[in-house]
Amino acid sequence: MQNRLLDALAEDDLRLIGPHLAQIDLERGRLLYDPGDPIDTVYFPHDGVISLMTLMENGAAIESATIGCEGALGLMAAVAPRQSLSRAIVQTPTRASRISAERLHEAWEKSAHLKHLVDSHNEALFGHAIQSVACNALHSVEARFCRWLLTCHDRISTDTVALTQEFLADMLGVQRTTVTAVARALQEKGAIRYRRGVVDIIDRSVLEQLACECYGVIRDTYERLLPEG
Amino acid sequence: MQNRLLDALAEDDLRLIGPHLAQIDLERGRLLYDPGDPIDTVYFPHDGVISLMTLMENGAAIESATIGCEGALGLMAAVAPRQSLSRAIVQTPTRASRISAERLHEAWEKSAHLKHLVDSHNEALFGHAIQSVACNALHSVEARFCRWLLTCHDRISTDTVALTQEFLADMLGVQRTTVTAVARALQEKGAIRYRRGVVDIIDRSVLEQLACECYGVIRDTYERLLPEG
DNA sequence: GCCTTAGTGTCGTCTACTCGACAATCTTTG
DNA sequence: CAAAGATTGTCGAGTAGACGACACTAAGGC
Repeated sequence: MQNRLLDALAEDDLRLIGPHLAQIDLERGRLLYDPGDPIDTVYFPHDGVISLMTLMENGAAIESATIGCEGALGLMAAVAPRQSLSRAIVQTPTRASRISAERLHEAWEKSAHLKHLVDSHNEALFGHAIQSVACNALHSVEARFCRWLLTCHDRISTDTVALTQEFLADMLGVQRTTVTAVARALQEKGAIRYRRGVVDIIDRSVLEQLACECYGVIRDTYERLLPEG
Repeated sequence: MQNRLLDALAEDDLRLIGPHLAQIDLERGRLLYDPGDPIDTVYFPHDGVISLMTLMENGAAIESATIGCEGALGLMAAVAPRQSLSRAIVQTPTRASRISAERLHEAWEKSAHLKHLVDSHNEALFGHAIQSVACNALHSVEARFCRWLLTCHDRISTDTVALTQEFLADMLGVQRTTVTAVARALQEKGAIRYRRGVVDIIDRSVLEQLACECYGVIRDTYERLLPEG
């Protein structure tokens, strides 16, 4: 698996940023940014999921978007120095390329192609967000749970996701007991298997049936806006 | 009232786009864009509110963000040709300046200041969206109702908003009967007065107390990212 | 004046989810 | 091995909001 933005770069562009890219392994749970943090590093995940979470005053943290191999974390900072708007946390163990925001900005100034990529990505991410706005207002926890699993599955190379129900409850902004009930229902339907802290995806097609349309809408937005589906 | 983005332009920039700006009055309910429409015109509201609505397969349309004098509709198209991701509909009678996306793009290419403005605005709009994601998952209809009214009130020059409960129910993604109940509660608390198709804002401070934190968070994001609070 | 229609009020049923509490089970550590 | 901690299962009461049905009322057209 590779990062689709990096893959789309022409040779010229790669020469610009390649030397400044470093491979890194990010462990699950690692905190990359909190709201207000200056974005000094941009991450291009190859395999794994990074969650953008909105923090509330009462300490609640709910996921507002995800970043995987289709995108990058902190890409807005390629254009100009930026502070993070949300918490960015590593959801599953992630291999990524990282680059300093400054170096990326320098390359961005020189490459029209890179500018276009950054722009398309930001647009797709915005599309992701507004679909989630609607989804969270209208759809059941089960549908959103399935959407979340599918989105995650698309961005990792295994059928196994390590996460606790407690954590997933935070992601979805619901009670843990609700997650427990939904997880059991999905297990009975043969979609997943739940072990302590681990979800195994058994049958994607069941998940796709139970997920809301938002899964497809968001995926299609990325396909349309980003190169080489 | 003036559009804050246009106000922030230096003389040089105004010379670039000024000749191509046209004043326009947009009547309530007017449909400006649907998903997939090419964005050929950019609107800078002076007084009034434009809603971005996400459409669902079943016909539901829920608001994902609002545009007023602090921003512009279709501004992503200043960078490169774009299709609308959502429906854009005129919420309250709106005076606006409009410009063709092409002309704006030409100016954008020449003005670093304009580029920066576009960029900041898109960032703030993204912040608006991700806060709404969280809000819709976590907060009560009453709190969201109040947030909506306050956001709207900030963007118009009167204390009167013309809208039906039916329409507001769509905005918030809830049943009309729920809106009726909440509206009555707010009226009893002295925050608003509800006449047939019209909301009068009586006491902002009550609304502010009942609204969720998201109102302030979103407003502050715009203040921080856009010039001259 | 009347009729039509859009907008609102109200009521009852139903469901999904909240919220708190506690037991059961697995995992790690000393 | 025992103890401590983390994770999950379960139960029950409570509530916000969905949903459908219908009556009522203001406003505009004729």
